[in-house]
Amino acid sequence: MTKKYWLMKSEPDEFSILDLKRVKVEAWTGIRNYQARNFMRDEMSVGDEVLFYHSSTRPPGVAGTMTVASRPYPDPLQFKKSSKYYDEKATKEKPRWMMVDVKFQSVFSTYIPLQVLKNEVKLGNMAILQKGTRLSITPVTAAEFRHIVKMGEK
DNA sequence: GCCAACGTTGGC
DNA sequence: GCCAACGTTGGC
Repeated sequence: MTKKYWLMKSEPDEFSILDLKRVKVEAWTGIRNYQARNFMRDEMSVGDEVLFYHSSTRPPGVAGTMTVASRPYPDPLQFKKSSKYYDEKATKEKPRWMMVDVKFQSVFSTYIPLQVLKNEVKLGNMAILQKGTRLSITPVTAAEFRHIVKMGEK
């Protein structure tokens, strides 16, 4: 299977690229959107490369990279009553929410704000740059991935 | 199966 | 804090 490329959002107050650097591997819990779930469940493979995007912060932007580190498995928080991600309709036999683990790869030496991405003609087709796209997990092309990494490593 | 009401995301 | 855009829920 050929490698795919992704962008995944996280609010850095909740979990940032530096948190991932510290823990090395993290379960990407709490995704409660079917499209985003389907990407993790159906399309991700171990070794896929991922842009780590900081959302709801000033400024929002891409902070580094990580890789997919596990096959999909049920998000444990859907079964945990005390969690805000608890889902009473999910059962162990029929889990509703699937997720993957991610592994730290790099912190960009240059943080790439959303506004800078918007100015890059080459990145014009990226999902997160389209008006109204709120998806927290989106595919990116290999060319887009490489372009952003090159900007981030400057 | 439609769609109004409501909830959430996330940039600004 | 505002609000546009979008997703989900539930009555009918």
